[in-house]
Amino acid sequence: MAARGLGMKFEGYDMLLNACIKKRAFREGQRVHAHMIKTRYLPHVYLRTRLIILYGKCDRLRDARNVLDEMPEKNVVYWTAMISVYSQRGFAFEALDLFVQMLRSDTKPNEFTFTTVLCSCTGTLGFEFGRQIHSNIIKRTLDTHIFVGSSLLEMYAKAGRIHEAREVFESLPEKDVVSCTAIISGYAQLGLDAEALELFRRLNLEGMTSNFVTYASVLTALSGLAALELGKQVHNHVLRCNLPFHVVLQNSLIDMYSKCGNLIYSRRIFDNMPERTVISWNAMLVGYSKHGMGGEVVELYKLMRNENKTKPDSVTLLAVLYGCSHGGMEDVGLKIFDEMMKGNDGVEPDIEHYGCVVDLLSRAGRVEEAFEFIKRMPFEPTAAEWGSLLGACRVHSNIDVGEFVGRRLLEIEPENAGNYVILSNLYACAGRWEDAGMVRDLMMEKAVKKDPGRSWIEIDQTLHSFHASDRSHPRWEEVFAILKKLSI
DNA sequence: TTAGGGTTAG
Repeated sequence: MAARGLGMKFEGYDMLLNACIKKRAFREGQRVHAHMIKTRYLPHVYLRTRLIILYGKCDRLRDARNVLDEMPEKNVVYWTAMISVYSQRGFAFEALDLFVQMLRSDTKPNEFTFTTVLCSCTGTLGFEFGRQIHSNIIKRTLDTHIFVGSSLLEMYAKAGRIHEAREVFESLPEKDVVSCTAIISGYAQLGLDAEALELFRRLNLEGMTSNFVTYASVLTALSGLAALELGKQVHNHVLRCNLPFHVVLQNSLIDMYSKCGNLIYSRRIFDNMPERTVISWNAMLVGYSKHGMGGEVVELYKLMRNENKTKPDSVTLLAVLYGCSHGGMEDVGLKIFDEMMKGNDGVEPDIEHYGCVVDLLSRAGRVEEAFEFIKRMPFEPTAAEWGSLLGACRVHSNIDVGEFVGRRLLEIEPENAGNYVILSNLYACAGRWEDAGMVRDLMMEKAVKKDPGRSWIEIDQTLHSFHASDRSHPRWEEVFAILKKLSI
């Protein structure tokens, strides 16, 4: 469309650039650009924008920026295209910085610019900046624009300000599938699963249309509640809708079944997928790991490596190491970590991987080795690593290491009641009653309280929540009988 | 010509 009436050369360049954008073909795109320069062709504004988009899609941010910088006069479309490139590639600071430069150049942002720039308003500073942008948006009466509004509510939700997100959502005069999904997902991502489902129910009654993204978000909320029956209903509904294959939705189903404890269903979905992403593999590996199925984890990881179609990432290795640790396969886990250190997996170990190794050694009762490993780590150990070791010291009654680790933990996180309890129990185990009492006194002094652990169960599509020794629920006897049957 | 929602871990 844009090519009409602008000459053959324009049409040719337009066609070539669009093909390069589609295929993310950097080299070919660069050759098209070079041809324009060699033949002294002055590209139309449209083609310059396409060049920015092309370089952005090919991850060549410097080249994209050069196209922008070389323009003698920049209009709002150029600026927005470049801000969008930064934003989509995760360069939030650069996106906001360019937005400021745009304002300084007296170019007025439009609804496209606001929609784009709000995606980069993350983190404390980004959020503060986003709030100022919100004021500006209100002044320009763009806050009820469906695209701008969706980006605004997402910014608030990502900052944990769900009430403000909801206000923006409710104030939208018209809601579409994206804005509805954004608010449902906002609740789900903050762990407000019941609220997410309630809103989904309400919006459905009001005639909302759902698509595969909506169902993926709803499944996230159901996973958080471990609501298997409702999850099955959503799955059946999705099947009845005959939606085309979407890897994201299938990944959500794998995760939902795994979090609800049904690994057989998860694996069935995984096996039947015509294509998988690294997240599909990770969801399945995490499922096995969390259920202590070390053998399945290692077997699936081998399959992934043998297939050689999907590269493992940091989460893959975390899941594998975690699975080995919880599945009693410490030697295999240590070997895999060793391969990581040699660079054979293409993933550089970070502190969380080191933490898994501490956990591997701790759970295997190799307390002294775990202690030495922590001391040699190239990272400053956090409460997570010390915490794994303290638990192991308690289980394996290692008072010497445990005392050091426990004291260290009380310094790092004095508000964590669990550490006081474990240290006190450790002293008690060793017959050091005075020290055990002292730790309990310290707990009282600091007003630290241990919350009772909670568990929940789904009966007839209703979730019932309990804490230890809780008999206040009207149906507790029924639940108790079920738990007894399940040996929980 | 530039725009919004999604899946794994923590």
